[in-house]
Amino acid sequence: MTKKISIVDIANTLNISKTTVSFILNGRAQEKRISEELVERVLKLVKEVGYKPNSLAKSLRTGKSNIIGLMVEDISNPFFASIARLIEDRAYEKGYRIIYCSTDNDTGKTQDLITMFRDRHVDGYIMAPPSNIDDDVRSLLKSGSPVVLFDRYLPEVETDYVVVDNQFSTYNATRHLIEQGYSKIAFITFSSQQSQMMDRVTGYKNAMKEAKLKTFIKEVDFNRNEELIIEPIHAYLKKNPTIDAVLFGTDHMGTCGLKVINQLGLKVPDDIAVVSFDDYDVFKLHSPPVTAIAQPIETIADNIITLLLKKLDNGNAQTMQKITLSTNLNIRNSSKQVVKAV
Amino acid sequence: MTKKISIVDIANTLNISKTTVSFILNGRAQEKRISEELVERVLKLVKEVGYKPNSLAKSLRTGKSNIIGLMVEDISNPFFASIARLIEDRAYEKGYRIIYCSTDNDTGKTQDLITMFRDRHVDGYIMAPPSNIDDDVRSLLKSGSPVVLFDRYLPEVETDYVVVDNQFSTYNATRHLIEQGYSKIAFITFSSQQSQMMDRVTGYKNAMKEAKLKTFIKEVDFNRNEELIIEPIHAYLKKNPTIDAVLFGTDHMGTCGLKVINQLGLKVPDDIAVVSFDDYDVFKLHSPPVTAIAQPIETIADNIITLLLKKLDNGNAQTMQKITLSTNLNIRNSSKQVVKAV
DNA sequence: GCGTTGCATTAAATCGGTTTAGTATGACTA
DNA sequence: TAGTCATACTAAACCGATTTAATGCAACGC
Repeated sequence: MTKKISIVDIANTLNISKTTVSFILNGRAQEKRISEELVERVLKLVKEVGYKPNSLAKSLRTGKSNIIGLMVEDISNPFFASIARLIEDRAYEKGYRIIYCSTDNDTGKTQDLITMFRDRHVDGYIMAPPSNIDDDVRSLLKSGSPVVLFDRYLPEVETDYVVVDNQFSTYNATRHLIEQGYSKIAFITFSSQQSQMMDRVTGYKNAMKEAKLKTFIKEVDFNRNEELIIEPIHAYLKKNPTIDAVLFGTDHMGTCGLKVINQLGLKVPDDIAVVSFDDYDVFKLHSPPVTAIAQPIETIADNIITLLLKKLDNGNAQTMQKITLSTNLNIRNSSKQVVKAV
Repeated sequence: MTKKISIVDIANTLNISKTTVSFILNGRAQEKRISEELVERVLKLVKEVGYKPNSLAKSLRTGKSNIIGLMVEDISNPFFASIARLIEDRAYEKGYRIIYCSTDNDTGKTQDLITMFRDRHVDGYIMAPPSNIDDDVRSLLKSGSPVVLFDRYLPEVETDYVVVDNQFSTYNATRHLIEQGYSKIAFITFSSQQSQMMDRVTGYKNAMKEAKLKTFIKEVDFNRNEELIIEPIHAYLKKNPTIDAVLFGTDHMGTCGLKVINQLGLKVPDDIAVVSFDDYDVFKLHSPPVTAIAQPIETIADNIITLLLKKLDNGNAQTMQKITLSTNLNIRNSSKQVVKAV
């Protein structure tokens, strides 16, 4: 219960003013021509008593908090969790801390969160934005806070973002399935007006159109309760038994999809071929392993934080950067043609 | 770039003192007998101009930040990510925000993090503690901050915690394997002096001893680089080809273990039976599905946050609560006996 | 008419820093 | 000997809230 040491205590002990202590601690000793001897005495005492400036007081005065607000769709999703982890590491090195929140893709909740971040004076924002959040993001930018979007972007808002080439990714994956000889290829995804989802649908549609194939698109509403995702997929696949391949729109969708396929007793890829967006352990370890579109997670995280740190350094000055990275189609089972050759 | 409204602006507009505004906004109007008429006028203006108190200033004065520090081993691990998510939700409802960090089980890093949380005046701590952090936790408690540990605890520190019955869980899982007819059962886990790992080893050992079987224990050093986990497991299994069953100490270990088993071309469970601590999609979707020890994630998260919120309300008064929850062995393939009957 | 009490409100201190605008001292110039 | 300048440091304002200790005023009892 010992009271915390403040800058005044340091100043009093040495019979100097707290201004001096502050200057020294902020590396302005030279500039303010404070004698080396005094600098040393102060630093020695500070170390001795383990004095740490109160960062709240500091933030209040300077307006800087050294905190970055991170808003993802759902931190328990492996894609977002991995990105969050990598961002955390890089930010930590630079003295920034992360406050994170899951938006659930809910615009209202996200607005709340922005308000809360705002009045906590976070220095910058990293966000996988839900739809209809344009005005709020614009208002952040207008008030001088850097914002970096990722995973999806807001076409109407001029800001930095890091995304992947969703359209080409699904186009490519669909092409792959077509080349394997599948023709009744379904695309199952979350219903969403967000850029990444629209692009993924478009890629799929384009490939199918090009091959003159009929499209099978099933959109499922997002829900925290997995049962409510599994059920409509189940119904859809049951109602369309001719479907011989499925492209899933996200890792979560893919995972749920595999559960359905198991339930239905279908064999991958003989009964039904599967490709999923996002690549993680579930797909790698599935037997047979599932082909997946791998996002370059490290590169994404790296670009996000580099972009944001640059803005934070430069006082948010320079121009916007819109970064689009390419994905990798990890082909895992050559299926049909190869007919269990291995 | 409009300057933010402060409490003084509100006070000036209405020609009253900021004290009055503060009282009203903090629900102390009645107590301070401020006329209803004035209360209404203030609230009306506040709403009109969208005034939000600056929470930094508030925290500086009150010493309360409404922030909870959450320290997990690695936020990208599904177990911790799920817990974090559930805690976040509950805390959010109650007006608390979460700052999280991954400790990597590194004592030094954790000490850094504690220092940083401390000088940001977080109101409470939730932590999956690394080893040798006893003194730091004690010092937090001494300075009046509530701390709730989870996943593991510090036997030497008197504090609240929420854990599962690790020893019984692995005992039970090992018994299960023995009853299935396996006898060369290995336990592969991370090398660690922490309570949860020690207990898991003990549970395994007890079951083996009871059955008069020889133990096979492999401890692997934790590393962020998955390759460095996979490699030793690979070497171990290759060197001990008689092993017919493996119990993995954590989900991460289990995932890496399955990768090795795939690499070696072994079939589960005919060549080698697998049980893992922690249950998640990878194990459920593996074919054949893998038996796993499921921790009651919701209940754990719920208990943690309930415990902490109670302490935060009561000024950290009452006694310690040590909660031990039981796990569930999700048996997924009856293996040997049933001989692919399905 | 004077002291007491209740009411409605507020001035000023405080939290712990940073920053602005000085000040005191001695050396050097003219 | 007064004026300028560099040096080494500091008093006080400030960030935006909360909280303590008062204050002015009206009504009331005696």
